[in-house]
Amino acid sequence: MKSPSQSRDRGIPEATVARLPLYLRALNGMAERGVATVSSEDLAMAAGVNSAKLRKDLSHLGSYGTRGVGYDVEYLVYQISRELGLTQDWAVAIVGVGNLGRALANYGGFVSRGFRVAGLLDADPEVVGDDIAGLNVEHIDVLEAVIERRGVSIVVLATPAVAAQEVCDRVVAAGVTSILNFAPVVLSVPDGVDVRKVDLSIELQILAFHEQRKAGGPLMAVDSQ
Amino acid sequence: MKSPSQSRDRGIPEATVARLPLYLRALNGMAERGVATVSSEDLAMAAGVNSAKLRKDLSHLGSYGTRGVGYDVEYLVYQISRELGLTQDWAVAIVGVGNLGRALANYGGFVSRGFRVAGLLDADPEVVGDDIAGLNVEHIDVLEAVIERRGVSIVVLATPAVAAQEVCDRVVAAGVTSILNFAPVVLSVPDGVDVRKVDLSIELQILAFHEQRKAGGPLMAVDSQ
DNA sequence: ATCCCTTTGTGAAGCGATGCACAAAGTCGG
DNA sequence: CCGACTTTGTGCATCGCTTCACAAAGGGAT
Repeated sequence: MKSPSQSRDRGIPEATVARLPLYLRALNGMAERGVATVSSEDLAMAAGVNSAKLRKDLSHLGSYGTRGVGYDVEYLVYQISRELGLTQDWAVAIVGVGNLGRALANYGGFVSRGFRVAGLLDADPEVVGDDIAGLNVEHIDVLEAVIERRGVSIVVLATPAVAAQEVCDRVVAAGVTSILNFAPVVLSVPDGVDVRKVDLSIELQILAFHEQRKAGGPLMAVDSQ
Repeated sequence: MKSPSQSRDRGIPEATVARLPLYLRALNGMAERGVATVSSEDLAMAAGVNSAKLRKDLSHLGSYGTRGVGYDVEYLVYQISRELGLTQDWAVAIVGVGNLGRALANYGGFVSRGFRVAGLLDADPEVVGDDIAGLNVEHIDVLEAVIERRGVSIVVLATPAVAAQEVCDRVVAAGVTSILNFAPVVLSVPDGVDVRKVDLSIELQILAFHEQRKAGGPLMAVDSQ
């Protein structure tokens, strides 16, 4: 069944979605520098991808370019923002205010993209009550209340590994369906809940693998392409 | 051309490499709990992947399982560790000691996996001299000396976006070929240098995209599978 | 020693993403 | 108004990863 008036295909490939933020970042930089129009070639360069891929990605959103000219920077920023849902304001709660939680609370990249830190929670009475990034750290006991009253729809888990699943369960029970997990555990969640995970040590391990290869693997195959 | 004695294929798929740390984490947990043997089914469950995928991944390393029984946990931990290069000790330097750099320096997941933080560097005279995680923060001026004298082979960039490319260039000139970049910029590096990037706000944006879809896209297609 | 049961390792099909290459569509100068 | 030039949008071939499904391999019971 095709959508009649809304001809834009609603099924955007996951790989494309993952790159849209990249394009958005590059476009924002250009907008700040006063660039009005950009070609797929230049934008691809700035985002670190191949220009054919960029064009195909953008074509999934619609036909927003002008042949012979390129893309209007401001317009494209708006279209990508809208597609990603960044034109609305998202309330985010961060659970676990250790070193990482603190860093995240202070991270400017969130606020500048429509994400508002609406709550900081921790179980440790030692940190509850502290002021971080202009917010008061609350006790994990009020987790559900914070989520409901402040309309939190995305939760960031920065707790120790052992606490993550329990907090996750409570958060899901409170109706949250989007979770960003920094704890090094595999969370089990019901269908319909999205979990994205970031594991800092995994990235290092992948680097170590390639570094070992370069440094003198059995066949000494230095990255040559 | 097949390798004659070394039957193990040296070209491990990138997707497989990215999952090996996941298996390793699950296996370490099992080893701690005293589990001696594990089936592909159970390990896959613990790592959050499909069992066929797990078996294919492991088959790229060699034939380390026993049919009818499963995999020996200790032995598999060793094999994966060796493949990832974690049996050796890696010296890591962290450049940029803001909130994030601090969190990384204190992150236990590094040390426990063969990564040793061998240097903390920053340009801000205010933080130079501070002691963080048992290390003294040094001035960025001595970057090259630190890298050379302490055998640093992996550098973590946690600087502001504007400083990242310059630091990157210096680090590459000093001979480093593996970089983990937290700054929200596309780094340009010569061939043979590996860069992996982690952008915290990108993950949130991807979540926002899916959340928007769930909450009431044009066709109201709630994730139903 | 043989049979049955479990679980691995892998051939092959399926699926989605990538990249090439070009026709279509638009701009701009004359 | 036309023709040359630029750049988009996309059909198509290709590639790599995923998943299925099953033969081969081993363990344990009798």
